[in-house]
Amino acid sequence: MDRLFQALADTTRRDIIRRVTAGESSVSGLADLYAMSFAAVQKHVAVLERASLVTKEKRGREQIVRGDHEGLQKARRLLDEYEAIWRQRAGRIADILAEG
Amino acid sequence: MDRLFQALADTTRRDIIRRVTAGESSVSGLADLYAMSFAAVQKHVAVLERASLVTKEKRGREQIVRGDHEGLQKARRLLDEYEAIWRQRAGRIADILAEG
DNA sequence: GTATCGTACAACCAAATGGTTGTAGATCAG
DNA sequence: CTGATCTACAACCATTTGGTTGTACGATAC
Repeated sequence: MDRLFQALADTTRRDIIRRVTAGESSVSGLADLYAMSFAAVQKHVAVLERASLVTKEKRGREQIVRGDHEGLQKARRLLDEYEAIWRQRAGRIADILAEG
Repeated sequence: MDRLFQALADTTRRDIIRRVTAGESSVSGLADLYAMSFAAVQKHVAVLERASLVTKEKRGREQIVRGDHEGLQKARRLLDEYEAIWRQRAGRIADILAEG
């Protein structure tokens, strides 16, 4: 979980997620889009991969990056859980107010 | 957004969120729960506050911490957006397969 | 008033982060 | 074969992070 949210906590990485979720791309293809070195983008992709937010697959001399739906869902599920806790509490408060 | 996900990328902070979402607590009340100094917990709360995930309110000499629903929803909304992009793509692929 | 409690904040430290450059190995094009 | 491309990885650097201790100050209890 730490790795998951840590991976999401960077604008460049969130942008990469958006792109590779919409359509696959090579690492160099991604690197061309940002004002930073290839190695920096490579590191960002590695962070996303460790967090299960993207997958890499070798194709010829390129490495194809794709969005990993599982990782996103995992993050969403935790936030949904917090949401449920909040609603539960809001419900309790509503009950108390209704009683009073 | 960076601050939001960064704030969520720590187990202690996610635990604090869970607790103060379920029911308010003072900073020292929270500090008692973790095997770290008061100052460390204080810093965690500050990070959560900057990310709009909790709010603080002075009450007597205590500082009461509560969950901030807005911040959580903001994070959820972004993940929902990614989800939508993914479904859109999945839909396109389904269409292409249907055509073929 | 005095002591204690809850908080704020500064200074410090080790480790992680986000970036760089440079080197080297595969793979493809001519 | 040679050269260009794509990737991997190490070494390095500045900044941030997550933790510590110590000091100070307002609010409460006695």
